[in-house]
Amino acid sequence: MTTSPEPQTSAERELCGLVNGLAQQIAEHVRERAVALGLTAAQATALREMTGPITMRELAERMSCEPSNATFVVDKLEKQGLVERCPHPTDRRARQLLLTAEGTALRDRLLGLLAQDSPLAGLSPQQQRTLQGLLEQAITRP
Amino acid sequence: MTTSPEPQTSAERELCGLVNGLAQQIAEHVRERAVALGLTAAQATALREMTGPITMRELAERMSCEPSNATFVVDKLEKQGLVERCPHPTDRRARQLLLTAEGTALRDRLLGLLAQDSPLAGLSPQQQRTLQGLLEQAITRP
DNA sequence: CTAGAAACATTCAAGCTCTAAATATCCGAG
DNA sequence: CTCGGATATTTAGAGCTTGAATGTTTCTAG
Repeated sequence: MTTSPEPQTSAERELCGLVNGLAQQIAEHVRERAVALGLTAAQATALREMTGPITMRELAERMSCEPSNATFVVDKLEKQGLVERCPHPTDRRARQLLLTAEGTALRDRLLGLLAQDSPLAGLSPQQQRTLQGLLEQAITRP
Repeated sequence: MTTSPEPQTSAERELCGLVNGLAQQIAEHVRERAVALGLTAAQATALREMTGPITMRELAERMSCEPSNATFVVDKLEKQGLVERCPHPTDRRARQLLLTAEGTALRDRLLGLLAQDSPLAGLSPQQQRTLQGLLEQAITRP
């Protein structure tokens, strides 16, 4: 028998709703700044995660999506001349993604925008640490 | 000048990632139980929120989506004979959604499944309360 | 060395979600 | 009462995401 005698408290359901709400708020924060740069939210997320040479699979993992979706998004970025798909130096199956000069410049502008008005600004640094601990514990459940 | 002298700490970015990760875990929890009943995740969410007679707009709000999306999802539920779109008793613009007998039965089964193995089971009731407070504060930012 | 399993990337079909616009109805000011 | 703004729903179009199937390359057991 676990700690909870009753099957599902409505409090837990409400909590799920709050997590979803905050996640949507974070997504909205990205979207607003993306459109200001002529990007979609997905494109901006990809750009944000491209800290250096990276493969499609790595990008998909950082974006928390399927590789096929990364293909779709990188297609768009490539058409805009922001990213280049180069052959991987050691693995001929893989591609190495590189930012163009424009891509690097746009990414810098994006990071600047994303840094403004964080969706978590309502929490103190101490509260943010507490939240981080709770989320990590919830995600790695037995 | 706000409380945060530096623009965007990487800790804040990581925290956003954790919120997203938990939200995805919650969504996955719903999806697994939905497919076990022959539903999609969106259909299951709609069914879950139909606690009684409800309008399209109310349903959309509870699902945290646009009304046009609720139309799409309810179309599917209606075709499966789970929901009926009835005229609203007092507002002829609106529809009143009602569960059929099958819809009610399936909803009961769904709630039973959703109650098992909550994605938040890794947190104690005390921690859940703490998390709830933090999330509420983060969502209602000035 | 070689055959089979595994990994990387892409394509395609299907489903979800959003925006913008159209339609129907309600409600309040005059 | 009537006009005009607001609200409820739907439709059409587009973008995003996923899962299955495919081609290529790498790895590994024998």
